[in-house]
Amino acid sequence: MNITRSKTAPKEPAPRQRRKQARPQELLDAALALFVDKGFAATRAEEVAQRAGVSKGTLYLYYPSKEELFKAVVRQTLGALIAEGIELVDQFEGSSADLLGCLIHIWWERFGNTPAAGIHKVVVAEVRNFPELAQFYSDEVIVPADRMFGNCIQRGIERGEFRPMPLHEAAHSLMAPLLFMVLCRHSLGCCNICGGVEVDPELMLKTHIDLVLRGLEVRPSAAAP
Amino acid sequence: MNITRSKTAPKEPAPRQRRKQARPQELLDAALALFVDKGFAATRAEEVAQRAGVSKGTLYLYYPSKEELFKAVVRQTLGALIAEGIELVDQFEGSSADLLGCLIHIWWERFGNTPAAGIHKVVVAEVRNFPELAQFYSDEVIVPADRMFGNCIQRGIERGEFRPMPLHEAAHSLMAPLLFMVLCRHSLGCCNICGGVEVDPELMLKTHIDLVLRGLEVRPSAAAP
Amino acid sequence: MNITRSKTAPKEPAPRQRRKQARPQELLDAALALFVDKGFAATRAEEVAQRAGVSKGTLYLYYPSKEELFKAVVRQTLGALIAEGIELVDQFEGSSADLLGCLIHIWWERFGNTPAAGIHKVVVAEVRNFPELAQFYSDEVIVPADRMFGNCIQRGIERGEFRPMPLHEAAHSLMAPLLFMVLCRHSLGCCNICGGVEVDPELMLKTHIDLVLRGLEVRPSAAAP
Amino acid sequence: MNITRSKTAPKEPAPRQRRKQARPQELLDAALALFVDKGFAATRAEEVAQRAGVSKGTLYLYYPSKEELFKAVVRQTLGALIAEGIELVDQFEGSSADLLGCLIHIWWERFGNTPAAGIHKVVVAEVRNFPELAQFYSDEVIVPADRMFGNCIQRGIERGEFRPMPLHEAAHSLMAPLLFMVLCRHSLGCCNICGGVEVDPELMLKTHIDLVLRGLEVRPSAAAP
DNA sequence: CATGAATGAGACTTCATTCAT
DNA sequence: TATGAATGAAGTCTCATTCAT
Repeated sequence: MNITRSKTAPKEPAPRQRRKQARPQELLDAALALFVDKGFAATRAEEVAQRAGVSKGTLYLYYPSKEELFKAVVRQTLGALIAEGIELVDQFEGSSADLLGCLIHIWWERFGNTPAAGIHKVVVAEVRNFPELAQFYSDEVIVPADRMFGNCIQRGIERGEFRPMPLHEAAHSLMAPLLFMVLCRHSLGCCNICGGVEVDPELMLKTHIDLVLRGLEVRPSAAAP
Repeated sequence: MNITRSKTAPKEPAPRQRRKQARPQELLDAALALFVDKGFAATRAEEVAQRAGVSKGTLYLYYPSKEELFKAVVRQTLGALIAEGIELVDQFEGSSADLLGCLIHIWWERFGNTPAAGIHKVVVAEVRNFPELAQFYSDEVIVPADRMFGNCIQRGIERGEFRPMPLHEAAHSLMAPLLFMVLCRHSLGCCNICGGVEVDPELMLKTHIDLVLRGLEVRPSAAAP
Repeated sequence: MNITRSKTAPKEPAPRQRRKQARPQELLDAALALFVDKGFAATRAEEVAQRAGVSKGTLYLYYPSKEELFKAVVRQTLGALIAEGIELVDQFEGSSADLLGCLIHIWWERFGNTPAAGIHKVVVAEVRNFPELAQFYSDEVIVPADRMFGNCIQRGIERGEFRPMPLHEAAHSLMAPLLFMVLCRHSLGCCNICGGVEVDPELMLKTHIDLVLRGLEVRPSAAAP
Repeated sequence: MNITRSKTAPKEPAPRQRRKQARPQELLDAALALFVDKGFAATRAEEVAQRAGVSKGTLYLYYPSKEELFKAVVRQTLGALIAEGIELVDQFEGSSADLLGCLIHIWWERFGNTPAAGIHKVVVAEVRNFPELAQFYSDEVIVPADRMFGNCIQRGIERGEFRPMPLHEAAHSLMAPLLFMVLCRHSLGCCNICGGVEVDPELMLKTHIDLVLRGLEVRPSAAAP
């Protein structure tokens, strides 16, 4: 009897506990929305707190500064995605073309087509005024993402699926148009500019993948008569 | 006679006079550089004044607020360019394809390849926080530019050079890639991302024009046997 | 029997019990150390709790405010010492000179040469910003200590050992140099200032007592022929 | 007539100008009073501004931070005094004993007996929480003052007026009691403690100088019968 | 016209204290 | 009892804008 009796059952956390566990996520969500909406500098810490339903002080209980809050948002949205991608590249069994297609579709579904993509706009726009964030973003996002796509292409080359080419450059040819599109989609100004013509992202994605894969693949070249 | 006139020569203004006349331009130049570098919100009025070599008060003598200063910069860089373009469209005598190519080259030389292009980045990034500027930019830049390119295409259609198509959409297909490129070039983050692969803008421009013109032109359409 | 009693043993308190009883002392120790180190205002309540190994809330369970905590520290260090001194004065059987020497040695060993002495520095430095603490310190420390030394001197006078003199003034002549020294020892700045010359406190104490006792004693006055 | 007419007489500054010139001093005066009264940390920037009759922003126009304001106060009160003292030592023509007496009297009249002396209390009390100020005070006050008094003693030794002794230690024996007294006088707590007995500073000063000079002088040693 | 001193609203961040669990 | 999450007042510092000279 004694044995089974655990003094204070820790299974179902009390409401307060549950609240506490949810806080970081709630704050990150609020921060993401506001950063994307107004930019980094123009987002007030108190606003983030209010949107998350807590007081100013509580925000600082979880994140020691606005910069750290931003970093946390980046880590959660971009960092996690990249980590997942890297694992996918390492473990993937199929063809490299499939791997690339898979990567990009994940990217699109989990980032590109998500409010989180607005983060990129913020970085592009404000990073000059916050050198520490610039360094962070480079270290945490740009370099790893570059490496991830580079690895994917390298895999294709090593397996004889892709023809040899510089990894870094190929990776950027791959991502730049996608980032452009995302930048455009998350900028109000650009939305106005692009007006009614609004590229269909899904179609654009498909086309781009096709295009890139064709560029990468080892061609039988000229074929037979 | 000439001699006595020298006192208040209206032709060659005295140094002081020349200085005074140059003020607005000096202020606009300083403002453009700083807005592009740091963004709208992060640019301090005093900094603009210093860079132009005047005192803070003097800046407000010429422009009643930071927003008005920004508008003036936009008007001078984008507005003037568009006005010129409109006149060109109205007066052009050659083929519509030539007109379009001419327009875009002017755009590139006088704006796209100029620090002024950074203005677009600023607008994209911050316009949400300054609704009045958003409206202004739309009225003063987006709509007229849209109309200008639309008119150019319409001219081609009316003259039977281009095949019929929706003007608005065609205009955006024309400009969006160029704006993307410019956005990229003026964003430090994007420069990092694009790394060594750096698109050659001149080549991109040429290719794009070819592409668009081919899309616009009235094709004999495979046709007969 | 013994075994079953272990549950709520009243004699030897269970670890938990012992812990609870020790709490106030642990908190006071932590508070003393931090108050001396950083001053009253700059010491954070949470830090005190952490140093005592409890949570912030627990601190407030024992002391309703930071001021009350400070008072408790003062009472325990200075108040207890003075109470002891008063009892000593009341019960002492030997000569008044011995009593005075005894008092000062106790003061030195139990307070002056102890981190607790830093409290005095804190009071001197910050008491102006906390009038309630000023009143408290005066009531609880200054006045009783003054009375204690005064009583000691009065005893000497009444017994014919010391010559008549104003009690209050004598008491202060007695203590001021000691407090000066202690103030100096517990101030980092002063330590720098006094540099290599560092008074030897024990020697200083001895000398001072000699000096004061000589000043107090009834002298045969120039001697007779 | 024309000759005497200087277009904008720059002799008597306009009220605004006069105001501007006086500002730094007014701010330093206000800051000195408040720092001495409440300590460094407890003094609010806005309070200093108010006492000087200006707004919060104006204070920051003259001093970029509270720490810099404090440094400026120290420089003006202590730094200036030390600079003067050094010059006095260099130029003095009389005996070294006179020089020493002169130095100390200046010190007393211009610092010790002035509200400025409270600065020392503040440093002693709070310097631990502001390491940068600690370094500054050491560099700007303690070391130079030490050197100044050391030079004075060295001068006496070189001229055969004082007997040889370690300069640093002698300097501190000289100053420590004076600083103690000043510390005491500027601490409310200490004033309470010292109660009615209040050392007469002038007398104390005189006695101390006599004492030190006696200690320094070359003695004919016991003399002859 | 030109200056630059002055203002004050507002942003980030800290911390003593409370209170639901 | 004990915890530690939550609060909000308060403090430092910035900067667009005004205005006396």
